[in-house]
Amino acid sequence: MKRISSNDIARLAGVSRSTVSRVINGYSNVPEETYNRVMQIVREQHYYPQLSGRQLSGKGSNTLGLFWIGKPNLSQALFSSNMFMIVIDAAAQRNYLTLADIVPNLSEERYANQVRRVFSEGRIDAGIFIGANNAEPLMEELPDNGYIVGIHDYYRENDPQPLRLSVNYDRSSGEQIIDYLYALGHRKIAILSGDLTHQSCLDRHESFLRGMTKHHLPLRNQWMAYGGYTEEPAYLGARQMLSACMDDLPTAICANNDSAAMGVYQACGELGLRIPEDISVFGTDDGPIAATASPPMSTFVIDTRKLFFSLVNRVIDTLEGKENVPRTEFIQGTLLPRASSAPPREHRNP
Amino acid sequence: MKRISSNDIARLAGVSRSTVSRVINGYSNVPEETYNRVMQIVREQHYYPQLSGRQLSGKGSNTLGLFWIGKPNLSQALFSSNMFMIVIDAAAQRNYLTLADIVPNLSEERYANQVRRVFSEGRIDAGIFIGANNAEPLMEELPDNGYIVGIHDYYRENDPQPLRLSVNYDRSSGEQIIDYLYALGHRKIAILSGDLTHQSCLDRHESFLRGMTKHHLPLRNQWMAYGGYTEEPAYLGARQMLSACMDDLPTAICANNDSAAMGVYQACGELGLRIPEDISVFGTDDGPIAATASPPMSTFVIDTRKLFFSLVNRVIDTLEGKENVPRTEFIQGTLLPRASSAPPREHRNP
DNA sequence: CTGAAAGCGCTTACAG
DNA sequence: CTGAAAGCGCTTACAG
Repeated sequence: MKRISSNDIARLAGVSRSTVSRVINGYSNVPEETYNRVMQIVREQHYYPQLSGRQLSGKGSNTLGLFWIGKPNLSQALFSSNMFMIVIDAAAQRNYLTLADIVPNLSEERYANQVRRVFSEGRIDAGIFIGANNAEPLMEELPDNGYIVGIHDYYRENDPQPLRLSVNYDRSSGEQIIDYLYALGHRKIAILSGDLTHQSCLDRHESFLRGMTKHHLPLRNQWMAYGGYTEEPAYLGARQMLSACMDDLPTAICANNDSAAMGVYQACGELGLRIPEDISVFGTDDGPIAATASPPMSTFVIDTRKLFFSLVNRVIDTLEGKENVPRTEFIQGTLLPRASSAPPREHRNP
Repeated sequence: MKRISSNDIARLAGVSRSTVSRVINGYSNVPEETYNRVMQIVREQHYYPQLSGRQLSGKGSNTLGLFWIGKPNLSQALFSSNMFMIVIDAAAQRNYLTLADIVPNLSEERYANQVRRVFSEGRIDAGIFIGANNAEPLMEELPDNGYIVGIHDYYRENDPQPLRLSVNYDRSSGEQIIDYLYALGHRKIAILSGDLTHQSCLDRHESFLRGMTKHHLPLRNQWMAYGGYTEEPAYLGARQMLSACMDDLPTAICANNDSAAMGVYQACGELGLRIPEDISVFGTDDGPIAATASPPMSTFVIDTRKLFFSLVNRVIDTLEGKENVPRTEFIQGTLLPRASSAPPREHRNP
């Protein structure tokens, strides 16, 4: 497979390689007649300059890295897969390709090196990170070495590093959910939190607490538990929490996200608790499983597409030298009650 | 961001660039002492050779292209997202990175060029295609130009082109499903077919027909319809088919895949048909929505992971010069009845 | 407006 | 065992 080179095009068009290059790169100092002659041959031959040559003479790769931090497991994959599609799509709309990489964790040196390598080899112009926790040293190192990173769900106050961008989730989701449940008549509300080293889990947790406090609702230890952010640990957390307080059950339970809420569904099913008759359940995210869950899940809608478009666009803006690009953005969401939430038993009409 | 080069490493180690290169590439003619000295500096400095330099001197990119042919829409995305993860994972296990690209269709020249470009620029060593139909000219052109392609769900008898590999779905799924429904007592079975330009849709369709014929079941036009392979067209197809024969309904309906079966669920819901009391429904694939559907969906399990690992591994084998790599593989699946199928009314105990 | 030449960072025959 | 040199395919000052 002998590839065609700029030399071949130059020969066919009767010009020098320099001119071919000028045409390809759309420089202004080429007469229209020459431009057309060269372009016609370029198109006929399906000629696209080798990236390696371009890069070696100083051009970028026009590629974004997409680093998925975590095991490629299914429950996450369900939600994540959309994220992949969306990032690829967002990048494509700015004429960037996406190099995807799954990295089990960043604390092991070999995996951190896997990421460093992709940057160092010059494969990408910037990297998007999904699943990095908020204290990840690599998220310091990379921008400090001059690499642009865009981090999903990562926050630091007044970040001085202009090469580190991020996108964050609505910080009022918990409060809005509690407000709603309170209005329905709920007073005994349980909270199943996620991994608090992730910014959104922390934000949601704090937001739930603010909501509870605002309405003077009791924050009881036995109604607060850890549920991770996938179905399995949430199921275990919910099951343990609920079975430990069967004599004084909460009337509603708020999970860190939809997958976790599915774990709650499962735990409730096993304990014979009907949703929403015996207990209301809330997720957060409005991921692909919420609407088709049985019963349909009350949740808080986050527009994942908007979220990643914000991140990708700001990363590319930075890459292309735009000034004063906002370091982060909080994507506002909206409450979406469905059948999994209802007034608690004592408030219902007989 | 000044990157470190092999020159820097050479200087620090007191050797020439040639030697650094030999060490990096693990050549045998380097004394252990030299090897260790150079490697230590390489590791200290987190040095990874620039890909563009390597490629220009003849090395590959160690990258697989992943082309998703189709709109990045959600219903497909649900199933596809896992495919992305799996391909990336399979490639990673062979030390390849994955460059992902979404291509709306291949019949428009500009989109075909988008694919040609990725190959021509030398970004990838081979391409994996998901969603290409069985008559796609680009699937001729690329291997004829020396590029290796691995195509999901694509088949041609005795393909002479060694650079074109594929992976296919179990061809007996339909027959197995009909066998099962027949054994339950069903005699009036409807079939909702997919887009027959896709190999698996055609195979499944034919397999259903074989099953029907084998058991001498009637193939009535009003019980056969087109349902595409996503939820929306399947819903429309099922709704139209069912509402046109309300006086003589089938007792079971087989969809081309799980998403399509979800469309059938929706149509049944709107027409007041209970699953499985009034009608049994079968999907195919055991994708992420089947188990959590309500009622849980009877389907035919295909191990998507196994499927893509087969494809990716054979593509990389071919790339690395292995001989007699099988051109295609049919991945066997297994029947998985769940609550959406049951004996038809007249066969049930009162 | 355009060509000849330098240079980007590698690898690899080649020579020793 | 190892270094100097050529060459891969581009782009871009530079000179004209």
